[in-house]
Amino acid sequence: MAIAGKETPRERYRAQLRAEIKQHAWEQIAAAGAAGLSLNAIAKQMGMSGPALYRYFAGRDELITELIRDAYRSLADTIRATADSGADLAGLGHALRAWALDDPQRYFLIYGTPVPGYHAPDDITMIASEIMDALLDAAQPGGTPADTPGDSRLEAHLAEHRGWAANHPAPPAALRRALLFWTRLHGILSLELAGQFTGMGLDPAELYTSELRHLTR
Amino acid sequence: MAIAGKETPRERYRAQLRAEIKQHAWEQIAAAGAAGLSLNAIAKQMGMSGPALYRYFAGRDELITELIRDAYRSLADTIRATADSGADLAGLGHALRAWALDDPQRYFLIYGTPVPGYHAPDDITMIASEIMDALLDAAQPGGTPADTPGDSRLEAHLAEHRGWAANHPAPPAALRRALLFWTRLHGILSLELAGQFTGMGLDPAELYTSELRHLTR
DNA sequence: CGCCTTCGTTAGAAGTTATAACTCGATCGC
DNA sequence: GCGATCGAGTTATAACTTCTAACGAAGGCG
Repeated sequence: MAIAGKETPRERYRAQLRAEIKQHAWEQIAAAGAAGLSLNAIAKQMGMSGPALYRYFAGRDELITELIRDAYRSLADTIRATADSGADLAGLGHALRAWALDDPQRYFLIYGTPVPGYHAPDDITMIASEIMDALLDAAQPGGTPADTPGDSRLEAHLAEHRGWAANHPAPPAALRRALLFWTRLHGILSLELAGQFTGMGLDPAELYTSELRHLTR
Repeated sequence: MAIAGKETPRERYRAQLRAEIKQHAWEQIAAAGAAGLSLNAIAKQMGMSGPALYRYFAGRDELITELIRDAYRSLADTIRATADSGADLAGLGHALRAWALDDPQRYFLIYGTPVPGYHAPDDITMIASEIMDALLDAAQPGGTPADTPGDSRLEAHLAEHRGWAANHPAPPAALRRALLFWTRLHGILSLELAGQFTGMGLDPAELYTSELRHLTR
């Protein structure tokens, strides 16, 4: 992005085709999930035949990893942009839900069922901690002190096990808030996106905002 | 189960072989996830070749559906047995976590990333509501009334949208407790099983029991 | 004892990922 | 401008997968 225009036409074409491949991949994933993604089908859709895609991605796994990276990047940018626009933790919560509902399978690419063997590359875990940082920033103000014995016990644990927030000056109360923000909202969101609430007759948004109110009270 | 012994030896053999197939399937799923399950590989492991398995399952989808059914059945039995042994909501929470840690992929078969097209058969949703019933039973006693305006608003919503608990006499406060039990614990559990906490240096069990204390306070 | 159901086999179609070898066109250096 | 080189896309092929079809062989049942 910094020094543009220095790219050869070949690199332009290559980048453009890579993007086009990923575009088709996202459509397939939205339709049939990540397990139903087929390189062959993408190639057919693009009018070229099979192995041509291997010029652009080493294989199916690399394509999926790239999509996971993009998903993380998109979430991190969304969270960061929302935070920079002055939103509080509640604002982040609503932004998270909107982002998830916008493309459920993209959410599941990040937080869904993992493949036992798979380990994300380091740069992806960097983005993940970037997200956590933004959460910790937003969890700072209005730091509600522990209001139950259970809360303070958790805060004590977090005060001693804060490796994940080592570079962040947030106090234990903020650590606890950020963590609960993550786990509680993910709990509702993942069940909602998986359709576990359908047929129950309740409104997930009501549950979600209730938890959000509780967290930012 | 009721009138046993009336089965022909063929039916016995058939049931035994079906069970053996499922056993190998579980091992494969534990090793490579549901996406990595291969009928062919199972057949090879059992010393028979390929299409023989189609005598016992109509196809890969039916086998997976059967495994999902068994997973639900196992969870429902575990929850019900724990509840019948006099455990309270906290006891159910610990039983749930133990059950999930015992076989993470089995947990993900129920609560993991859904395949967009898939709809569970009715008998499976019956088991799901059986689980919810046990939760509602346990959420009954010690029904903490709403202690924040947000809580009471959620309870008001649940009082009017209680289709999922239509056959259960639990008051709105119990509905809320059971629901939060489900979503909050699932949030932590699914992130833990997915390995999202690894490298963070915190103990998921601490977080889990903290939420559990909070729910049963 | 004979029939008949059911099991397990091999053969094959249609799909997938992925590699190898090759052609052709564009780009780059001279 | 011209030749050499690099890279895109092709087809062919191997090794998988699910799943159907047709066949042989073994068992249980009347």
